[in-house]
Amino acid sequence: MASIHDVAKEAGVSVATVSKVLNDYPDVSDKTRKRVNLAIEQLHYQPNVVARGLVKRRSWTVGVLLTVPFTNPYVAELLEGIKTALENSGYDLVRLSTRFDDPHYSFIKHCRSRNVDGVVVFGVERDNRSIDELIHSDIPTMFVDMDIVGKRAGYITTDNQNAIHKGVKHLYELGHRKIAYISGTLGPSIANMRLEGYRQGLISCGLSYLTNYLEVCDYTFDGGAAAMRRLLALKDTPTGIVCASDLSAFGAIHEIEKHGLSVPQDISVVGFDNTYHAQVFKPNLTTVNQNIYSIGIKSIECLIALIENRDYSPPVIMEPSELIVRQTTGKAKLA
Amino acid sequence: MASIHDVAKEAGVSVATVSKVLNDYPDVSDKTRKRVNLAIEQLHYQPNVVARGLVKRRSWTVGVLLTVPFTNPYVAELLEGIKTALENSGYDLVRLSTRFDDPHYSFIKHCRSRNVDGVVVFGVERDNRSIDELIHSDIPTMFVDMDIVGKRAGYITTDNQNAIHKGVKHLYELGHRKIAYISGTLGPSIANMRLEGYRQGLISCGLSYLTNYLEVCDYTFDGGAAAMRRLLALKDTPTGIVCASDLSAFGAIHEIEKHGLSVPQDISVVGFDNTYHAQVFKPNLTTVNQNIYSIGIKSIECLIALIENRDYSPPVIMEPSELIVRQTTGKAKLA
DNA sequence: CTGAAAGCGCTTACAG
DNA sequence: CTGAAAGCGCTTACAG
Repeated sequence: MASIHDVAKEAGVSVATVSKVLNDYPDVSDKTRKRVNLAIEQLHYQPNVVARGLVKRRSWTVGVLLTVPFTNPYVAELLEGIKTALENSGYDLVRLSTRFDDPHYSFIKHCRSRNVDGVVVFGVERDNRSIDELIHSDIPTMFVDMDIVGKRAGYITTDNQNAIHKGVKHLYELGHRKIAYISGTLGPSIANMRLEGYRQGLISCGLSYLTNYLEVCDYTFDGGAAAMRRLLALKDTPTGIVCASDLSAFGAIHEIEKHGLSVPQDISVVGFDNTYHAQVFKPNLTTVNQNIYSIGIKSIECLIALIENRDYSPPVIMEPSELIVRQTTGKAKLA
Repeated sequence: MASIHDVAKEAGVSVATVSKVLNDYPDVSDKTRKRVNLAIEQLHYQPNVVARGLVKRRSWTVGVLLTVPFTNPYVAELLEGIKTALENSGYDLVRLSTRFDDPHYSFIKHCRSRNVDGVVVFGVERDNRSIDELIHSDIPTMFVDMDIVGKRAGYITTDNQNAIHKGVKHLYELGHRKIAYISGTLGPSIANMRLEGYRQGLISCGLSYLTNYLEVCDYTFDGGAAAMRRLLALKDTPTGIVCASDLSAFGAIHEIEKHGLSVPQDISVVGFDNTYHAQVFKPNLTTVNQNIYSIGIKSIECLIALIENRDYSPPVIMEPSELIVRQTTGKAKLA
């Protein structure tokens, strides 16, 4: 690879001058600028971003902290948004190889060692030790789906409460009065916000909150199926089910069909996420669309703003959601 | 962040000496080694890998070239393997932000600019211009699922032909004699190798190859459904279907059920990939397991071998596959 | 408008 | 065993 010295020699100028044309400094004569550009062309010169980063204390690199698997459809879709937002930004994405089993490992130090300019975090347990380090550091950070702020850290998440609320209301408008909720594991604020959406949804529809209509599972297909099994065992079976994920909704549907009932003729089901399964697998799922892709995009836009502007205050963004009606919800049967 | 100078001053030695203990040089007295390590502890010093990389012309970074979406389940699983293999290797993964719409963009230059030590490529069109650049460059490269070799480039793929062969044989052993194949788009060598597996499978079972039992689709759910629709319209409907992807198999199953038939009572279906849908969605899919995760792991192991050993000749690896029998295949009905 | 010099945080012959 | 010096490929005051 040609270096800046080679270009300087070829163009008959100093490296300082080459650097100036590289960085669009105005105080270079047109003539030398042309000569330098010619030399760059001829030598196929490409500046070494690592060397540049060393002096500018920048790397034009965004680190990602995630511990859940890439196979998680939510994660995959988020990454897709992140990738797209990065495409023309001049930044590359680096997935730091974390070693949390090693007690000496420090994510922050890893970031510093790599001169990472900012970090986007998602799919990480709330109690991961890196999170506190990040909050108190001066490394620009965007959390996704965790309501955490710090000196230079903001977050972005779906408006979870409203989202579930919409699902409940949709079922109510179809005539359903017995509406159950299959929640994800309670604890993380996301899950609690969604549960609150279920409660508020019932209240605003004038329905009462029955504890045996609340089931909890781990967001999986099998978890959704098991939860549905318990709901079907109730004397007073619900006719409308709101789920906290698409996967658990598919599990619930499978269980319903296994019991000889059909969706949506007997029971309506609403999912959550609108991952690509929702439109790919059959029946196509009525679900609340989290704008995951768009969340991915915005997380990067915010992160870059934080990186490039010291005075940018850490953003907190609630992304709206919308209900997408497909094939799994229908009018309630008349009792 | 403390630099190597700070450590040197704290320990009362030269930076050269600090560097030596950092790199485990033997010619350092125990006493100074201890002093230096103490200073490192106290200052929470972490060497700057970027600076080190500048002089060693290394980055301890592996670049990834992929253009298909992260939401592709094959891609997600591969990345999971890659991530795992990288975890304790000392390398981080960087997803280069490619700009192929820009005619001046060069992936190779991008790699050089970032001092990337090696590249793993998958999910890229065969005619992507970077591929040829890569083959002729001295950048260690591993291609996944593309049979391409170069000066310092090898590849790893599933033994596709044998894999499909196994699916055909499985159906034959269950008594099926009318076995159709729903292929993926022909052209890429992967698809052709699989088709050849179908042909050979038929031959070794003493069955003849009927062109109307060959359908082609784009690996998707809808594509599989459409292909199945055409097969069901035949006078002599096949009783066993081998598909080139799990998704198209699910599409086929959906179509079969839509026609009032059931799987596997009326028609048996074999998928390909064993992505996590296969065990999550119902009916659980009989499918050929591509060891995608393991391919991901090995691709990185080979890549690191190529990086760290100039004389390592580019590996070509055919990963074995195995048939996983679940719920979608059964004995052929007696005619 | 141009370039010599110092410096970013490291490593590595080399001399002592 | 230890350290001064040069250098990796850049950028940036600063002097001219």
